[in-house]
Amino acid sequence: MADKNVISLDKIKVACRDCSLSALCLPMGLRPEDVDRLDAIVKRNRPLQRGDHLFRSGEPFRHLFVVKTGAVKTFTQTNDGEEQVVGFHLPGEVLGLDAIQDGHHGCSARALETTAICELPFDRLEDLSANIPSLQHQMFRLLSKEISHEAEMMTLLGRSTAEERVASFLLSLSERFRRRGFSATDFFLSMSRQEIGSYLGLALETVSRLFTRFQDDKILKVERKHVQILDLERLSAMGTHQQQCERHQARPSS
Amino acid sequence: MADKNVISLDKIKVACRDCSLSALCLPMGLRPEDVDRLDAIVKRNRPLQRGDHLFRSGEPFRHLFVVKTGAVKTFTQTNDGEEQVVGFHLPGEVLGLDAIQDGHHGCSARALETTAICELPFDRLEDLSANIPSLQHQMFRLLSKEISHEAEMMTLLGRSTAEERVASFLLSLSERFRRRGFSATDFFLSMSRQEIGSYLGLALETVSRLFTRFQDDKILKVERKHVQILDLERLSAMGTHQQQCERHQARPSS
DNA sequence: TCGCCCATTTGACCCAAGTCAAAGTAGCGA
DNA sequence: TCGCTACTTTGACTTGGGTCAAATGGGCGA
Repeated sequence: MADKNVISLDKIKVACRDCSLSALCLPMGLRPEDVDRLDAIVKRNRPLQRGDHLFRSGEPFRHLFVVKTGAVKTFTQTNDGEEQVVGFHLPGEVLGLDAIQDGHHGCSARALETTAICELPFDRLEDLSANIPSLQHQMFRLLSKEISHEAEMMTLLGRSTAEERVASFLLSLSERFRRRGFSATDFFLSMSRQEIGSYLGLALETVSRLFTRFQDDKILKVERKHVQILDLERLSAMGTHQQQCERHQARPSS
Repeated sequence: MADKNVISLDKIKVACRDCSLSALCLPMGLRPEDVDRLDAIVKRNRPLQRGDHLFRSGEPFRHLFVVKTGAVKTFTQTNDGEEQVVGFHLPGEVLGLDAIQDGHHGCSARALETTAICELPFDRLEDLSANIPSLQHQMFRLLSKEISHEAEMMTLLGRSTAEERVASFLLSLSERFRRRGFSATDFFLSMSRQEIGSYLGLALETVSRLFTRFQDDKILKVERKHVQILDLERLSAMGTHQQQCERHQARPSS
């Protein structure tokens, strides 16, 4: 246990140049010497425990945060006081981008499990960005990517059935795990049914029922937090919106 | 008619420093000499007519676009081939931000009415941005603002009733018109019920029914595209999610 | 190790909003 | 000016998924 902790802390303090995430993270596409200049402004604190806040809605914005290991959820309050989950963040993903706008965090962030974070003072990142064109470009791309995501979410939340939402959610996780070197078909959900439901605009019972149904249909094996995707192809077909139910077999042109 | 065109063209060719939108637009917060440097890269073409495409999904990304007069919708295709509206854009609002990510437009944009556009070559904007810290900052803020919007849309689409969605939509338009010097309570909708429904994740019939209901309740006066807000306060109360229906009057603590 | 608490599952019921259908109406082009 | 087309409104009916309720089961702290 203590042993494990030491290894873990070692891993946390690793510099950007030696970090396995660098291909997914801010340093992506930077020259090694520029990575080191970026690394020089990164702060690495002790890991967060499950439930710890990384920041709270309304707090002044000073840093961007990057998940190094673990997972974080971001959320706001709905007008009736309920929690609305707006994102789940895996290693290499950047948090706080929405706060640049007016200097205050517009949502809160909490660790879903033990989580290591890299912290970047935004004012110094801006300076660096003005001096390293490829970093500025990377920042723009990063922000733009987040904006692209909005259109996807609007289609998902506005037009899709519960089935499609849950399928898309699992596919998104699967793909993100894969890109991080984890299994795409066997993983643990660090968030509750409630949180998944909130994120997808569904009741937690609906999420639960769909997990059960996907399991009955031999698409998934679900055991509490542990998910195995048994039939990635059929799951993809559902995520990609299988409007025509009769279109299982290709039909002669008619 | 020809007369009007001349005036209109005059207005279109106005430089940033003389443009009434500069307080809402990219030049916001820039020093006058920097506004002129920005102005130097802006292209201003002839106006779009209703239905004209500004860009199409999949096209290579070269420019950001700013609405100068008129209105534009952005949209994608859902998997079943339907149009999904992802935004309505009024004067001073920037389009194309989602395309920075991978160099291709992820959505299409079409004029909802006669529309004048300012066009900014993105590569030159990046160069300028690296040399004008306040412009870089403004760009980050702009992108960040768009990201903040995502959380709002997720709450609206995931958790709100049809009534709340339509109320919020009208309030958003009202506020944006007000900030542009137009009436906040008397305006024309340049988009159809269909397009509003698509944007809000509702059937067009539902939008129509709610307009009728709001009119019956003396909150609105709607005549086709012409909307007058008669009771902004009650509309705001609906947009802000009036969970407790009984809570009209303050009740004794019970 | 035991017992409590909370997450999850499952069932029964209901309603907001979708779908389908049809009538009304404005605007535009010939 | 007429008539076509596209948009909008309104009504009737259906249904996906929400809500409420209760049972089940893990995990964790004492």
